[in-house]
Amino acid sequence: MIATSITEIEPIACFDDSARGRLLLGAAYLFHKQGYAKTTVRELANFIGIQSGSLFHHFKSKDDILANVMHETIIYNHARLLDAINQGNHPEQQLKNLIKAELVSITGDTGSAMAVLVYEWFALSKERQDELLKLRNDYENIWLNVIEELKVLGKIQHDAFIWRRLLGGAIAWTVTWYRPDGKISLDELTEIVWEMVMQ
Amino acid sequence: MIATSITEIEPIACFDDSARGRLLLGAAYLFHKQGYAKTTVRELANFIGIQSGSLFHHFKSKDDILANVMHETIIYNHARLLDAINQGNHPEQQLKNLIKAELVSITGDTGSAMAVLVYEWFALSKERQDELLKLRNDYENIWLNVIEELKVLGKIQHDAFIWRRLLGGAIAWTVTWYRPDGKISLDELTEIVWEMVMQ
Amino acid sequence: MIATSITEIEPIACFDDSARGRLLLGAAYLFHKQGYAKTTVRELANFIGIQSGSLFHHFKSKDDILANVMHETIIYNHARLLDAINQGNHPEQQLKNLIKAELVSITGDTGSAMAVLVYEWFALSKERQDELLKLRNDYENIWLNVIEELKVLGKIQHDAFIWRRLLGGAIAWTVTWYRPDGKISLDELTEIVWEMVMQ
Amino acid sequence: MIATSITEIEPIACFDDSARGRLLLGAAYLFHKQGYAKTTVRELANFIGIQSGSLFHHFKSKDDILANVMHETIIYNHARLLDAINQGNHPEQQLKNLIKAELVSITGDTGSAMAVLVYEWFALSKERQDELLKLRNDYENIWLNVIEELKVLGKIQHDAFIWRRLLGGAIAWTVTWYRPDGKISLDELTEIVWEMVMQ
DNA sequence: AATGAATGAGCTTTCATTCAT
DNA sequence: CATGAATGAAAGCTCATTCAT
Repeated sequence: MIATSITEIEPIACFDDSARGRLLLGAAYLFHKQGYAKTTVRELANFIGIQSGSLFHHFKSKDDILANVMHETIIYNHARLLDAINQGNHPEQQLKNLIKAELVSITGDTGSAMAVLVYEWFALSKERQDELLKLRNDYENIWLNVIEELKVLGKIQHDAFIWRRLLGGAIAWTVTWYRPDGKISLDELTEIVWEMVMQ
Repeated sequence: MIATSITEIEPIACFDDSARGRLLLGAAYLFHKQGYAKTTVRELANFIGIQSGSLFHHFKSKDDILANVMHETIIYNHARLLDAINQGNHPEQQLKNLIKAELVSITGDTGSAMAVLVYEWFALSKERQDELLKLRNDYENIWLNVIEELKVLGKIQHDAFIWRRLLGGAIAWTVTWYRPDGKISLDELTEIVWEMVMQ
Repeated sequence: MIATSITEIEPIACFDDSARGRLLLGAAYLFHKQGYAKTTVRELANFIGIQSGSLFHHFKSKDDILANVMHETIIYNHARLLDAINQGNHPEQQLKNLIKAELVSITGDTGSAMAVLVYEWFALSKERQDELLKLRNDYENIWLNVIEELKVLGKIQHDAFIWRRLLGGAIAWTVTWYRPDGKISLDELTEIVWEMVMQ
Repeated sequence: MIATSITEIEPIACFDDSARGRLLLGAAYLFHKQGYAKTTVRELANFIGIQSGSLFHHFKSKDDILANVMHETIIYNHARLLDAINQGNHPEQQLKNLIKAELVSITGDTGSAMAVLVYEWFALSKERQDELLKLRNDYENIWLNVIEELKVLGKIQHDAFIWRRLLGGAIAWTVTWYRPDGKISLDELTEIVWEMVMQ
């Protein structure tokens, strides 16, 4: 059920094939499957095929590993959002693209890393949270800009911030139930979400 | 910022004033504020004003405490849902009541316990997860029954299960951002959610 | 040669027979015989017949154990100095009593603890050093007061501080060579030291 | 306060400007300032501007570095003692010269290395201790010969060995309090020590 | 029930040392 | 000779749990 070696799992685009990248890939996988607290550094080291001491050549603490998984994930998906708005010039189309992009983040290859970002946020030290919060704001601003435009066009009635939070929650929550190999495709899901919030 | 004694925090309706109830109340508070893994049993004991060894007269393990917090919370909020559907006989009204009820669960007194239920799910042992899953199903079925009725009435187009998951995510996510003492009231929020998904 | 259990070593008056006292006794012995850095907490625990984790019920860190060995030692020998000056009212007699008392501290039962105080001073954290420095000053002032009186009487020509440091060094150094069961008795050694510095 | 690079510290005469010499110089400095146990080989390597792996081309272990610092120091100061007795032919003058020479060792450029020799003696492996003990005996014999001559002349009453130990302690202890840039000069200190023990 | 000292397995992290390049 | 990633044994410390009182 659960993989025992990094060779058995799918690569994630935001982590390259370096020692560091493999480490983050394995960390994202294990932190997702078992939780950060239940994953020991020995287990992680063993999973990626190195000795536990070697972890600390790449990262200075377990917390540092978690922070880096999250950091790379935000950076990568930030770029994905930018792509999304660039592939459409009408705000309505851009919103649909954003929905699709975020669903891909959560249910595609970066899914485990995104789940870690959501579920293990409080496992992170306060200092690291503050650092990442800045990046998260940049990410959210992409959404808010598009939503504001839709408000101006009269397509959305409510406060942009609240509207985004509700939509974001619906999307984030898919991590708990959506399976890419299940009954509905990602495009269908995108369509459903879209129709639900834009009528 | 963070309370240091149980006397400083608000009671939660689903935990009575017995030793056991105070223990669960303190656990819900600390597990929410600091996470289950970061909360030690010593800390919890100290928080409610007993010695760490005494905890184990009430619960047989730390895992058991977590499971009980979750169990009481589900039971209590299950009852709240039943109230909600009983206070309206049209499915549309019932849905609105359910939305309000679940928002109250999450942003009201049981908020910390609900957050624990969501965020610490994977900290729970597999056996306990399975037990609670049955209760969760009962809870979800209340929602699904109402949604199915709305589908029959043509008010909702999509699959009931998916529709509930998306709505549930939007509501659950409020734990991360909604403050009862903030700009909008719970009734306003209920209205926004309702309009968002029912057009 | 080296003891393997606390039952094999002599008690030290400044550590009582409580769990805490036995722990400090064992620590003084091992820190002296092997050095603080080379003594592991496991070894210390094993030496006094408890589990390694139990150490941390009595002291919050290894550094804390070292600091307490030193603290108790200073307190105890401070009292010994006070006794010494009270058992003589002429400064010359008092000085001889102080020399004897300090030699007893270093070569008697508290010898290992005194050696730790001298040799492991830099193993102690800066904060703990500062705390103990205050106690050390009180201790030194007992000496300086007597020496100042001797200066007034014309028995000593040089600066009291420097004079004490040189004498203190000669006495402290006995830890490296004097054996109570060797050729000369402690009274004889006291006499030699006395004659050397007072002519 | 504490130097971060070998370029910031004074050279020591017994260590030349080769890679090996710089390494010993840095080791003497860091072992003195922080203690042997608290100084990591990485830190030492970094201090002298090489990589940690490169240390082991010059010395086969950390213990080996410590032993060599001590060895060179003893050899060098042994030569200094020989100089001292050669610059005076009356034993009384020779003794004064020896006192001055040893004070120079401890408070002059070789001070840190001498402090390491005293304070880190027990950090050294038993085998290395035994090797160095022979050199230390040669060193001590220079002192003892002069003292024996003074005894024959009736200038000293007590056992030569004990007398030397007490004097040696007084001198060694200066490492803990004497500052060359303080109130009294080394010549004055020499005079005080001399007068204290020779009346 | 309550206590709190003791347990002991297991955690994260350190660091001297090795070795392929 | 120099590098620096990798090693792996061992360190200090944590903490849920037990149990005699």
